[in-house]
Amino acid sequence: MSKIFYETAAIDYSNAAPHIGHVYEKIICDFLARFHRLDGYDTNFVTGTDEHGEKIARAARNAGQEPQAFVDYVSEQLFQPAYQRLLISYDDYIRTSSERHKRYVQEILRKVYQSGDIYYAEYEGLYSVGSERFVTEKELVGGILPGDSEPPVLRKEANYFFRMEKYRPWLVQYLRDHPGLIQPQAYRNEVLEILKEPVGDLSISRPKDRVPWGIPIPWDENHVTYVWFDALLAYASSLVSRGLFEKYWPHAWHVIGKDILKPHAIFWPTMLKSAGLPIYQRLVVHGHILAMDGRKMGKSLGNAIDPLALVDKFGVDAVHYALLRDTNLGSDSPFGEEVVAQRLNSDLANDLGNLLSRVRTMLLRYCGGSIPRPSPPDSEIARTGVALAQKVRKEVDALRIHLALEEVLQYVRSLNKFVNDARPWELARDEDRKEELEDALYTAVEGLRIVSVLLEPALPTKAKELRAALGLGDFSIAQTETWGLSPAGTRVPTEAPILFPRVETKAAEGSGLSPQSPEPSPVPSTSHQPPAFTENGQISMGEFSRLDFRVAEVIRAEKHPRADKLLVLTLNVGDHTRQVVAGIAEHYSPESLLGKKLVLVANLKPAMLRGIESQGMILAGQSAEGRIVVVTPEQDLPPGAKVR
RNA sequence: CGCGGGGUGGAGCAGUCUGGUAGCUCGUCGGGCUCAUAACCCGAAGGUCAUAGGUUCAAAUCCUAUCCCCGCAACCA
Repeated sequence: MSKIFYETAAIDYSNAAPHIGHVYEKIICDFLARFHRLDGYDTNFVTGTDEHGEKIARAARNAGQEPQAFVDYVSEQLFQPAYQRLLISYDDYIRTSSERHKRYVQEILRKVYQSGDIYYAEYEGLYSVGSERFVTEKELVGGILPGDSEPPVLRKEANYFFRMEKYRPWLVQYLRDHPGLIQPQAYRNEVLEILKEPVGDLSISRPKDRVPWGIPIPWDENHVTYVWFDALLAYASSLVSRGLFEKYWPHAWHVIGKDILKPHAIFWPTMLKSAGLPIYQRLVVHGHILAMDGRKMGKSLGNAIDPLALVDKFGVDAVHYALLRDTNLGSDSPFGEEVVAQRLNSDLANDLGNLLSRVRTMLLRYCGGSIPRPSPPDSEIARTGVALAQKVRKEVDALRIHLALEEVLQYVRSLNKFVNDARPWELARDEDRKEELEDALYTAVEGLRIVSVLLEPALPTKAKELRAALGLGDFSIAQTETWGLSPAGTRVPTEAPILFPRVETKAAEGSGLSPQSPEPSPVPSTSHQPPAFTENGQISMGEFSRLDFRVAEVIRAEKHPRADKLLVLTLNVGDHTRQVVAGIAEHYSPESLLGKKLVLVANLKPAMLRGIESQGMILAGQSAEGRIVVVTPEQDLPPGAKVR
């Protein structure tokens, strides 16, 4: 059996700074990479940034920069420093705007072109000028794309297409023959479901005059490569450019978020097939990180957490551990500061760190500061210890990382119990029981050695520190399967810092809605925020004054004909009337609003909501019970009066 | 009938594929220990496993229907 492991994390779309979702995935990959390295696999782990495409070109324009300068900044100043800080142990960082990548993409394009799987065709479709993309009939509401102010126009565009549909039957069969290809199973089922319908051919180019930022199609100067075709190939180009393709590619695992399942499960295998390359071994699909209330996390929702601030506060090991222990790989999982603090205190400080402290103290006090000769390997605790690696391997292979860690922690708890039951402090008082004492302490040391190795993939710095505090060096996972490898006579350092200091948790009072700790913790890392994204949460008076709030009287209110939650309000704003669509139908009957004075955001860009234009927004708040309550003036104000 | 995920003691979750005494962590209460980071160990309270039917000797687990929640899409202006 060849012990080779190649793993990729999704390459990140570099139009903004990394968030907890990016970090989560890299930490999963880092765990798997470290685990395999420790288990004797020749391992290569790759990630990088996806730097082409319309959105990036637009983000660059908004930041007033050239695309290349912009992606250089994002990749070199934001992503890579963040991942280095987080100790993500990648072996290569591949950027899609690099020469080595471009060369490979063009090579594959030629290959696929020559095999006849790429054709040129004119495409006619509805194009939204506002959103700068083609839209489908289905997306339109009342003949217009929601969010746009004008209807889309009919537009012709010539593109290159990849014959993806041709490979659909093959792919279905391949998935049937390789049931473990996509994991967890739920995602495999989803893909098979999608493949029951035609998937069509994949447009793989964009005209250069519309999207100039991309890899040129080698035989046609006027087109650039579509981002997905470009990006997916990074998984291979990283290896090819380093001359490692033959060695590692047959063992490839891709780790991705569920949001990009389709490109990886459908586009990518068909592309590989057409190019005559083997398909990856495994596609590992993880869920998303949610806010503590189970809702989606997002900058706009104001509940996003900054991964680097977490590292500043709790340390890199606690962040890795908590993110791995408290999430279930395939499904979405809530996560937040409380989770890290909780895990740090209970698992790492109380159970593991404290065990180390008590064992160290006893070694120094009762055993003259060195590790005694090995204890018998046939005790219950020894047998469980050497069997642990196999259990952990099994869970890791099934991608149940949280259970793998729990398995080890169970053992840590049993070690604490073992120490309690053996009572070395009592044995130490009786000279005749010295052997018993030494056996007990050696057993605890061996237990800690085993645990430290098995937790090392999740504790990139502390696992080594733990062993160092006992005078021990490094061990492989295989070496945890033999009892007695802690060398007798090893000197135990007399001084060692507390491995995991406990942190104060903001009182467990009531719900998790406790306010932020008053001292905003230094967070030196916030300097990683680029000037282009200045978002300290505050706006200037000038920005505020751009908002136009007005008192508006409801002169007509009716239900939206095609929506349950929406009311269509006609408002008197003094010199004119406005039509506003408001999502309050579940809380207000149309009649109850008649004659009410509300506060209107008067200069909001109009939007189409379910086919009716909304020319503004009314202010409302949410009660503790979740009721939406509109804001009204405390005393009468004339319609049209400015509010500020 | 848009697609998908989920409803298990106060909280968060495992168990569901491969039916067989309902488990873990945190929290609460009581006890033990003193080697230890007010930590560790033991014990207790607390669950009609969303609901209703069905299959079975046996259902949290399989089948059917229903309700509720969440994500995507959206009726977020």
